[in-house]
Amino acid sequence: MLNDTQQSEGSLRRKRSRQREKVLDIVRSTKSHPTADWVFHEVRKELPNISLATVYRNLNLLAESGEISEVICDGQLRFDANKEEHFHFICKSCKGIFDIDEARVTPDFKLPRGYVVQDLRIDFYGICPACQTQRS
Amino acid sequence: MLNDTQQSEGSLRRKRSRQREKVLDIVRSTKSHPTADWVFHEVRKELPNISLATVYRNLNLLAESGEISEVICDGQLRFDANKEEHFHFICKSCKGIFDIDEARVTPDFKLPRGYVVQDLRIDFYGICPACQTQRS
DNA sequence: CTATGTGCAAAGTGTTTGCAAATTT
DNA sequence: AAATTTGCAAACACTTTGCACATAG
Repeated sequence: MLNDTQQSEGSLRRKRSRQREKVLDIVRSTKSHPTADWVFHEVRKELPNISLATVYRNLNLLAESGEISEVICDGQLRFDANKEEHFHFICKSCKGIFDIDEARVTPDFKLPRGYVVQDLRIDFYGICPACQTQRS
Repeated sequence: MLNDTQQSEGSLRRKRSRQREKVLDIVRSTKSHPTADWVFHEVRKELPNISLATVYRNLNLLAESGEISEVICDGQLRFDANKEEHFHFICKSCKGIFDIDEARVTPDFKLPRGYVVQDLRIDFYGICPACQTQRS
């Protein structure tokens, strides 16, 4: 997987690139939870030669480093640069994704008027007991 | 999309099929949140001629009718026949999906020992105000 | 008998990868 | 100079579709 000239401990030192910075700018510029393809087209307006592969690579790098996060909606991978802890309301009709501030999620939590909730999904991400044991 | 001989109001009357019943059995037989491909291989043990396309078609039909639900993990579509309201713990290391009973999610909620939570995602699914208005 | 379901193979979608050239440090 | 990043095209994994035949009601 890694060849001899690369550092074996997984952390390549990142170099900056115009492309990656632009990708981040674009994701930050919107609250629309864009797809990779949308980002590609937007970035292309300013960097006409950028390729879709580069956009994917950079979205993945940015997600890995925590600068943006991935959101799955309707089987589609989307990206989100909102660093505040927040939750999502996903409309089954228009497939829109709307942000819900964490601040509103309290014991007397109510969604804004007009949002009709049909399903709730709560996913915890972390390390399970078995993997925890293997690591220590 | 629909031709003249079909009912226009979208609700074809379903016929039962051995294949669909087996697919449902298999999904119900496990708590492992299987992928379509895993289901395919399991069903194949009993119906050696079933095709992957049929498995996909039936998983979609079953999800549509609410008999199973779809879970996305790490960009992979998975299926779940657990009809109890419940949440998921997704291990970032082994990618395992573990069920968390809703009953445990109370004001003094704690995850079982050993689960280390790094991220929390809460997604509400439903109809947004704009779509609500269009419908009424 | 008629509509729905199936198997197969082909097409589609979204994403990743190998490589030589370009860029960053 | 050395290592990372890019653009391109090809590969990939997963899912859907078109069609002729089979099956359920």
